[in-house]
Amino acid sequence: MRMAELSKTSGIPVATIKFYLRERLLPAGERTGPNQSSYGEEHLRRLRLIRGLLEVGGLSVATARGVIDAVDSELPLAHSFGVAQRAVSTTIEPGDLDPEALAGIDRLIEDWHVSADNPGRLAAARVLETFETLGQRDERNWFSRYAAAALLVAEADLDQVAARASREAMAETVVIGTVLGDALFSGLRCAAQEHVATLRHPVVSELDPAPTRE
Amino acid sequence: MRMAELSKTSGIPVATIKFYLRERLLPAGERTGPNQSSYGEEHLRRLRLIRGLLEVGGLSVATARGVIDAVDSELPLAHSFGVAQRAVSTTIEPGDLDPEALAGIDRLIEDWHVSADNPGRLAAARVLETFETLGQRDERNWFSRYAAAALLVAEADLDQVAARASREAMAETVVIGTVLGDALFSGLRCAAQEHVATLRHPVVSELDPAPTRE
DNA sequence: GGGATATAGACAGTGCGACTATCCGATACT
DNA sequence: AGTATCGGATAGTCGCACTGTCTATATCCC
Repeated sequence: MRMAELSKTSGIPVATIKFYLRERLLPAGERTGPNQSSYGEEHLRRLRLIRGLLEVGGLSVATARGVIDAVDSELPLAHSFGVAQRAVSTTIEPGDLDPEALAGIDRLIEDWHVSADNPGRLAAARVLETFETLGQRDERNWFSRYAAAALLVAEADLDQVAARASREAMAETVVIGTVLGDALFSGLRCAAQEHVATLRHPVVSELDPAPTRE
Repeated sequence: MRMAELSKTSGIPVATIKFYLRERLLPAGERTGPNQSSYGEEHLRRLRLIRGLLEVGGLSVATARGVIDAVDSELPLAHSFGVAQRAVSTTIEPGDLDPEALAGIDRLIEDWHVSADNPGRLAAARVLETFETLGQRDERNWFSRYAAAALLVAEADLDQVAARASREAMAETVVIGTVLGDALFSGLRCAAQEHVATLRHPVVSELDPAPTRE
């Protein structure tokens, strides 16, 4: 497959594909001459992965490169998990974090096995800190109910990964699952909010009629 | 309070505060002269909210303005919910979405009361579409387990909102909860993944020792 | 075999979003 | 009186994700 065809079948402009090549998101094609290359099915797959990470997962190009490298590497699965987790959470220095908030999160997950530098633990502490700064209080175990739901989701994630055959397939699922899982949960939570709100306050749908499905 | 003090106590540079004033994220201070104003506690609160939305929630300035307007408005709570939900999910045209994927999500949440233009429903369909494009399969009900967890979280969210006294307080909690809730869940999910992975493969922590808490 | 089209690679340019810096004339403290 | 600070307008910076242009070959199709 030549560049023009790769561009047409993927729907991505040639200039953008060249940019991805430059940024090492996409491996170079097989050389067929001094200034000619041919691309295969794996480049198409890779392009789809790149677009998924960038558009649906909202990753930056630099982060996506790290994630893709983790899929390609021979390192143990735990490494891919770490990279993927760092990709979806903003890096936080434990230094500029209220120790009180960190302790609050640790109390919440005290019977979990989580290392001190887990990016999610720090991100959660950051949220707790912000939440309290904004004068909000934890009503009816809001935080611990989130933790319980997160546990369910994590079990599902590990099951999903375990179902894959090879280490490479697992690493790919780790990355895709971690990055897309965030977006999936966010969407489903939003739908569930409307559902629960409608159940609790049925009158709302009459005052503010919304188009229904089908 | 004058500008310099507002800047110092909030830790935000004067130029940035002026920028937020220009962008109508922050209301103007009380005029004390033709070119002098004084700011109060509510400006400090508002600045904290702005930083929370931008830094922790990852919103853009334009989106944050919409969210803040929703808090300030007199419109019913459902409106605030809608704005907050649209703020955390990327806008998707139902047109450029695989109808198959949309049908898949609808099957997943068929007993939920969700309107057709719910942004989360569309976002979830987008994820399903991408997921399948990347050659992944739904193993052991990955999707429906996410939906179940989302329902738990949504119930917690509505309880959290219901605990507030006034409509204004509720609207504020809706916005803060929706925006920060996404970040919170993302972090807790990440921590839970490490916990579950450690439980299932205890050997990993010996091969790749990680610092433990405390 | 020769002209139109395509290609790899280098490099400059674009558009946008979130600030950041500079100025100005008008107060406000001391 | 003199220095510092203010609100407001305008312009500039920086990073990021592309996008366009250029050159020297290479391939396709008469």
